[in-house]
Amino acid sequence: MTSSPRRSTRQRTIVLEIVGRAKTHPTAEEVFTIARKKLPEISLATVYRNLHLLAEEGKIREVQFAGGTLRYDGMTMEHEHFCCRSCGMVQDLPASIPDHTIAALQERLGVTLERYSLDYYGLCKKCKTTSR
Amino acid sequence: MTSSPRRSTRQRTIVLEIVGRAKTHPTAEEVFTIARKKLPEISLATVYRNLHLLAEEGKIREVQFAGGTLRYDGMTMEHEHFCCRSCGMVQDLPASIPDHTIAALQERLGVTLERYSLDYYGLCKKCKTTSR
DNA sequence: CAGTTAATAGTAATAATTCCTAATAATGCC
DNA sequence: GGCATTATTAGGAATTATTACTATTAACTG
Repeated sequence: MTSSPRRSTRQRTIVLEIVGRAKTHPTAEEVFTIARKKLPEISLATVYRNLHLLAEEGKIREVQFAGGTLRYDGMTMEHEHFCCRSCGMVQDLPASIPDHTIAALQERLGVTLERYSLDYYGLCKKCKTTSR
Repeated sequence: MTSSPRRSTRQRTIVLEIVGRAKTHPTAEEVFTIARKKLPEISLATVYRNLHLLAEEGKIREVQFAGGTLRYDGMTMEHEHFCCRSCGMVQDLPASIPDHTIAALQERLGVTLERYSLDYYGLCKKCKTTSR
């Protein structure tokens, strides 16, 4: 069975653009709201479908913090996150786990490691004085 | 406002027991099914409520893999996970990030770090020959 | 430019979780 | 032990997040 070619639609382009440009890590709903401004007739289901497709193609990433709803990240390079448990602010951090550490773990477990997800939780600069 | 004392109920005890004993990382629904065997009248909402309470008290942990539904982990010590993307098998791994690394990061970001969540994804021993 | 069919809009359906309310039962006090 | 207080529960309704469905539209191919 030959796979049918993927078409390039305005909807798909806009969804990718929005996630790529976003500094936050938007939810599907948030992407939808922004998309509507450019393409008022776009539907929520289309946004969901394209977010999945784009994630599958590796053009964006799915992320999720502390049991919240799924979010999308335009930064496709391997990286990590810090997430404030009080205000929800999320900061991107560079990847920190060395290749050789991953290789060693892979060896030790007898598995194939493809990616990892590392999220730090705590209080951000602002919240650490306010909250407790 | 003084906080009212927490009561010890059969429902709460059973939920904690189930998660504590589980080798898998069960969902609320799975905990509910098991709990019904011991306490047929327990309700799903009660299971959800107690899972949250217990997680808040640090007696169990909430975990979530690759956008799946929330799961619960009886292992309360800091630890990490390997998750097979094919069969879904999850393996606990010891914590690997040194305290001084966390301290340094905390310093660098100017935040308070309280915990982290590190999950590796890939193919387990069995699936790496079968899947692709 | 016409045919093929991937993709879409809009909405219904499902899944996961939370909310609500009257009834129950754990705790503290006598 | 008996009683009052009120945290907790059962059960179901409501909500939220996501997916499925279907007729229609619009990319692509030749």
